[in-house]
Amino acid sequence: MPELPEVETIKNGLLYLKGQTISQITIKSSHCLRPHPDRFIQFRPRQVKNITRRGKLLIFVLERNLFLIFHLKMTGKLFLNPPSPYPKHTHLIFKFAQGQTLIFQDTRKFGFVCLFTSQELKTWPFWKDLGKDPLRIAWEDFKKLFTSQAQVKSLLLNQKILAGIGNIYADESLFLAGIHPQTKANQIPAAKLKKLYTALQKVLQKAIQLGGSSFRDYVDSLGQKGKFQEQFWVYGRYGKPCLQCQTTLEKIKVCGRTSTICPQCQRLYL
DNA sequence: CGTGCGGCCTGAATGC
DNA sequence: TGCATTCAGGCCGCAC
Repeated sequence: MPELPEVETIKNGLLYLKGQTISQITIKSSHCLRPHPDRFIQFRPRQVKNITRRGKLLIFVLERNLFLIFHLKMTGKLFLNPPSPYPKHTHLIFKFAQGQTLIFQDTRKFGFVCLFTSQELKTWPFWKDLGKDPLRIAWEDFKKLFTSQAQVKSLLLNQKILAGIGNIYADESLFLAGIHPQTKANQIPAAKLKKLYTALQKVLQKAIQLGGSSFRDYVDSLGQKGKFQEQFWVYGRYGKPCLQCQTTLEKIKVCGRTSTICPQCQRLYL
């Protein structure tokens, strides 16, 4: 469930590991390791030069041309200095020379961890094809993305088009823009599209300010819950009244995912 | 090529 | 109470 704001929050919480040295990696289970577990077994100490985010990816830039990359998918978590015993489904333990411990834990095992050189990174399809960051894209470039007949929600969730948006922020931004998720992308009037652009930025910025959304079980690297779930207009609120017009919010399936919409506030363009 | 859908995985919630 | 089923959704791979 960690989307852009959650990964950004995790990154910010880990930033002080910058400059520290990963001295040892302990593997509890190797299914999540890319390109191969050997890479992790043979790991030798390296300093962390920087910690960044791209879409939903969390990236540790290590010295001597190595990138440690996490994708948390649904239930992946990073915990800094967790109390012992470590939680069930802890897969990796990173020991730092300065005494810190970072663990990677993932109940559903969807997440993965990579050790890539810059050359490998460049050819990794997921990296190579990753779309623009919705917080850094200009309006002129944003509107050019909406030229297909795809349902607007599937377009927002497509990481090759925009990187970092998941179900929560797609539903929230579409509600704020007054657009039905099944609207065809190329049928959205320009003014509405501008509204979507603004809504996305607003929603993501606000969520980052509030430390992300803890709707199910998201917590940051220090085990802190986010607060943005208290600001949800629609996500997970089906059956409850719309906060703008009191109409009962509906749950529908769009591109295989649950979407919560206000049938009154969100207009469908076909 | 673009789109839609099943599979991956576990645990919580729901149904009977 | 207890067992079975459904659901959560990011991304890949396959079918159409």
